[in-house]
Order: sequence, then structure tokens, then C-alpha cells
Amino acid sequence: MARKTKEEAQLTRQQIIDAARAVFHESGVSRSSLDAVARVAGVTRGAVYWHFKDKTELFHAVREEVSSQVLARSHAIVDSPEFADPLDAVEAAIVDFFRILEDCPTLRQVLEILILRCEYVDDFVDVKAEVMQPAFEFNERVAAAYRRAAALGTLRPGLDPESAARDTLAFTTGLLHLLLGTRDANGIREQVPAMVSAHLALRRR
Amino acid sequence: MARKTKEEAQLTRQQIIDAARAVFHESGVSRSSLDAVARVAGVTRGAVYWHFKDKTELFHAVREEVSSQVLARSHAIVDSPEFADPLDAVEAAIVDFFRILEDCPTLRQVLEILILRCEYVDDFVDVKAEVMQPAFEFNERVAAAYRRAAALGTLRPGLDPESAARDTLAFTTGLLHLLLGTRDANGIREQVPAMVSAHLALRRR
DNA sequence: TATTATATACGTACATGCTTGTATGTGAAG
DNA sequence: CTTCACATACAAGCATGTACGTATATAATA
Repeated sequence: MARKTKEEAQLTRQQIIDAARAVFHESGVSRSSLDAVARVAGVTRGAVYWHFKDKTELFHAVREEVSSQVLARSHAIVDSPEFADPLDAVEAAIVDFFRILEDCPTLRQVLEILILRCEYVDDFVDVKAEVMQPAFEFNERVAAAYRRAAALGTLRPGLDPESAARDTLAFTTGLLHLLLGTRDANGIREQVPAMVSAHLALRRR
Repeated sequence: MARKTKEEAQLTRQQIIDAARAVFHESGVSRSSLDAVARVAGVTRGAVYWHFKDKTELFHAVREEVSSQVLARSHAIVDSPEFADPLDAVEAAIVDFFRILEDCPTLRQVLEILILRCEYVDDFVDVKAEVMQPAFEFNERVAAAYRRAAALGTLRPGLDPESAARDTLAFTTGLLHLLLGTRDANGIREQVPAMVSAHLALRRR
């Protein structure tokens, strides 16, 4: 084999990332060998070590490929001025998230890797904080939306926007884990839009 | 070394389980070697292999040591006839769970192992279902409590008991994951009783 | 523009350490 | 005397990291 052009090199880099996602999802992060990743990608470990320092760096590449887009998409919906009621924006953002979770296998694979196929120890303890940061950032937007709703009078009287946002964060987090935890999620999967709608309905005036 | 009496053997077995819990929590399940577990327990791998077939069986021993007690305790509170309002029983059970999560380091360690230090692949995929089963069983009790509350008229009119139970399950699940995910849980830890109370308050008439 | 030099994008080979499973030894309890 | 409750020893397989080879894209130079 010989040297590739820059575009070809970027392509093999992407192939390695795709292979890593598949292998991590299949075997778990710590049980995945870089040789298995290389074989799936159609290269050798030499290529993997050329593009990535070690498995941790490759793991980060797999994660960052999806985390930023998802967060940006959710933020755009929550902050969208198209919704007269901020509560509608929150509901739309949450429903949208769970919908693309169903439609985008890449996102689903990465989230399944992060949540139940990765051990957060040693150098991965701070990774867990990075993984959860998007959730907390989204929660900030939800709190802001709830404050706007309170000002508009569409939030149920007596509800503290910050407390309500924490509650919504717990609800969303739990729903995600329940959906990823089991195959059919005990019938929860088809109930998602209704559950989100009911959750928001309890917060409306 | 020589043969021990039966009580001594049970003691070393328990020491191995305790050591496994510590080592799994420190290094993650797959990165933990049975030799490390044996050294912490003060024995050799021979003792570990005598008491347990392999690492998977040891893992199950660590898990089952706590899962049954916790579930029984929660069920006892939810089904307790001491509460006039079933919603009070649900609130008490949830608050109690998160309180013993704070007070009992063993339970906390095991839950942290199960949730963020274990990779659910291969022979562990069905383990995940076992891990989540207590949550679904508890949810059944909560649904029954909500039905009783509906009959008593203390449940908010218009709420479907089954839907409300699913919502509570998502809330509880999410709260658990948020608490275990980060060190200070972004200030959520001290808010837990208030969050649970607020969650139930939205479901009261 | 043609030639040369160099860094690039890998593949190959090797040494090392770690972990597992099993096989066997062994001394005291029953 | 037998079985238990371990300890010890051994073999084998992986996975990792690095060192090295290599041929070509690309830049530098003439």
C-alpha cells in the first residue's frame, strides 16, 4: 500500500470512526480491540494509530460526531420564536429529540454506547461529565422557556420555573434511559409523544 | 494454607463479594481482573474460582446482595396501610429510596456499578433486563396506588393512573441517573425531597 | 516544467504484559 | 479416609504500543 491523497485519508478516518461505532456498539468499548475496529474499517491497526492516539481518542471522535448536532437542533427548537407559547416549544423540542432517536440509527447507536456500553472509570470519569453537559445545557434553555411562560401567564400558577425545569430534566433523562434500556421498553416506546404531552399539560395553566 | 471450617468459608466468600464490589466500582467490571479482586479479599484466584464459576457469576452475587432488599423495602412502603392517601405512600417510598441511596454506601456502590461501570453486551444484555425489572415491578405498585387514589378521589381529576405511573417511573429513573452521573449532580442532590414532593403535588387533587 | 526531497498514510513485525482457565498440590475438617 | 477449601503452577491467547518499512502525494527547488 501506498500513500493516499488527503481526501482519501479523511475518508479512511471516517471509515474508522464508523467502524468504531459499530464495534463499540457490538462489543462494548473496553472489550473492543483496535484490531477489530481496523478490520471492520478495512484497514490495519497502523491506520488507526495514525489517525488516533489510542482508543480513548477514537471514542471521543465517535461521540463528538453526534453530540453537537443534536444539542444545536434541540436548542434551535426551544429558542424558536415560531411558538407563541414557550411550553409548546419545549414540548416540540423533546418530542423532536425522541423522534430522531427513533429515526437516526447513528444517534441511537452512539447513545446506547454512551449509556450502557461504556464504563466510566479512570480517564472516563470526566467523560461522563461531558456526556451529561448537553443535558444540563438543554435544561438551562428549558428553564428560560419556563420563565418566559411564567411571564406570559401560560405556566401553571405556583410553579417555580427552575424547579419545573429540573423536573422536566429528570423526566426526559428517565425516559431516555427507559427507552434505551430494553428492547421494547415495556410498551413505553409508542407512548412517548403522549407522555411528553401529558408532562407538559401538567405545567400549563 | 489449609481447609477452613464452613463458617470461615462463608466468610471468605463474603469477603470476595465485598472485594469485588470495591474493585468493580474502582476499575469497572470488564477492566477488573479476578486477581485484583482476590488480592483485595486477601486470598488468591483459587479461592475466587472455588466460590464462583467466573466473573459473571461473581457480578451477579454482588448485584443480588442488594437488589432484593431494596425492592422489598420500597414495596413495603408503597403498600403500607399506614398512609391514608396512597399518594403519600408513593412519595414516602420514593423519598425513602433516595435517602438510603445517600446513607448506604454499599447500595450506592452497586448502583453506580450497574449504571455507569458495566457494559451490557453479549452475556450481559439479559442482565440489563434483570437490572431494570425492579423498576418496572415498583412501577406496577405505583400504578396500583394511583388507582386507589383515583378511587378515593385524591388523584387529580383527568389523570389516567397508568399514564401517571409511567410518568413517575420516568421521573424516578431520571433522578437516579442524574444523581449517580455527576459528583454534586449540579445541585440536584439537596433538591431531591422537594422535587419528589413537587412531582406528587402535581398529581394531587 | 522536471527533478528532487520530504512528509504523509498507512502496513508489518515485534516485544511485552495482562488475564483467563485449568490442572495439580495440600493440609485440615468432617 | 475422604472431601473440602483453598494455594500454586502452567499454558495459552489477546491486546497494546512502538518501531520500522514503504510507496506515494505534495512541496521545494532548479
